[in-house]
Amino acid sequence: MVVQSLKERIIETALDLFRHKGYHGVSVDEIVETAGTSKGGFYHKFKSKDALLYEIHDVFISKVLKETRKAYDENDSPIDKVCAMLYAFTNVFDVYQRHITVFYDESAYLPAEYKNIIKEKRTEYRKLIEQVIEDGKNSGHFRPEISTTITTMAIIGLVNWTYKWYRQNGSLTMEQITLHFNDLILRGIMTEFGLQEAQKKNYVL
Amino acid sequence: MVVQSLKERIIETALDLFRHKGYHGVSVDEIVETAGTSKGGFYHKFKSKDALLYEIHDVFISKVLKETRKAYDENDSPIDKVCAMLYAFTNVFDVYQRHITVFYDESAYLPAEYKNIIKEKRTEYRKLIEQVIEDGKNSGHFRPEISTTITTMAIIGLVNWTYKWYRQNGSLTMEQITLHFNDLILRGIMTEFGLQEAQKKNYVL
DNA sequence: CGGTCGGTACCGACTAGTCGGTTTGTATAT
DNA sequence: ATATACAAACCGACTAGTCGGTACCGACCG
Repeated sequence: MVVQSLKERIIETALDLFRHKGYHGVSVDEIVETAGTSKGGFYHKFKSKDALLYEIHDVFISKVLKETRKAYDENDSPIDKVCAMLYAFTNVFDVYQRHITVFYDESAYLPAEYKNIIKEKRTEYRKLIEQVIEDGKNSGHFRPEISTTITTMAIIGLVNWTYKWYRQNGSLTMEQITLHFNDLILRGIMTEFGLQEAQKKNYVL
Repeated sequence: MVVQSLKERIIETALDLFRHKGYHGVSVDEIVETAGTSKGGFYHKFKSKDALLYEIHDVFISKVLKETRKAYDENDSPIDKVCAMLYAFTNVFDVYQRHITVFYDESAYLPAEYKNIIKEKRTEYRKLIEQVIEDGKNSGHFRPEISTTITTMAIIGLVNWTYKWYRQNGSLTMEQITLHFNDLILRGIMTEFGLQEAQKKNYVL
């Protein structure tokens, strides 16, 4: 049995509620009632409702960033890096799906002060992807004629969009999905030389 | 000079406001004030604030659906179809970027009655993409081992995500972006046979 | 032609209710 | 005694929606 602090209980409750009804579709009263606490308890733990929203954002992006950076650092070949980074994301995703939904759908409602912090982390994440594309072009694994910017956004979009349709008890596992994503992206950007390495390593279907 | 009805003016105003502040970040009072009308005027044209949100959703998805269906019907080879469908979307996108932002970020707030109508159209759109993937597998243009479902969602995600980062006055044109998307997707899913046709038609970079 | 009738388009003060946040109170632990 | 951790009642601000009214326009009539 997991010992759950009030703060964790509030966040868990809020995640479930936000995901289905949206941030503004859920009142603080509803959160505290569902979480089995009170207004006092809530405001004892959080400065405001916005602060709770921020916390949800931050815990997610920080985790993604950490895992992605690790995937980048711990691999040498750009091909290994790309695959590891994709796996890093989808692994986090499996646990944080509720967070990401709130993260992408409700970020317009974050007050500027919070938004800036989140924005920096998102930028850092994007730069990691851009870096690996550049690495791959330099090493001859990826085709030099592709645009780093567009390709980066394509990858991010492809992966992130999963939150709109993936269901944990659906018929597709995250493993299968990631395998396909790897295949699609690698084939889309690799040179002939890169493809040979990817095939050797079974990164493509 | 375009003659603009009150209804159009309200929608235009709401789009700008919603996009930056989110649906719940904007009150009806703010909409009517910005649009230069009144509460009465607003409720004369719209049954409710939700009805306005629905209208924005519907005008966008209906247009996308129409153009995509046309692209599917007017082309024969699956490769032509895929490219035409991508272009159809990105073309609509250029004009409807504000709509799509509201469409994807605020759909949780649509009342069920409206949501169902929208959902059906989205499903129809998805099925068109799935169909063209199946067509391509049958004709030998696309690799049979790829999952139709995952590939479809990958394409939709990749394309839709553009609304998060594309800026009309940015340095990348929609034309360039679409070209890259075509290249990435086609290379990702085509057989050797398909690749030859795509190269002949200059669909790949 | 002027008048008036009816309907549509629009206005803006008003209301009932909801929401985020505060204040006050209380039990426990140190 | 004092701090912590929560509870419950409460408040002011704000919001979506209403409703009685007005301005205008085309149709019909005398």
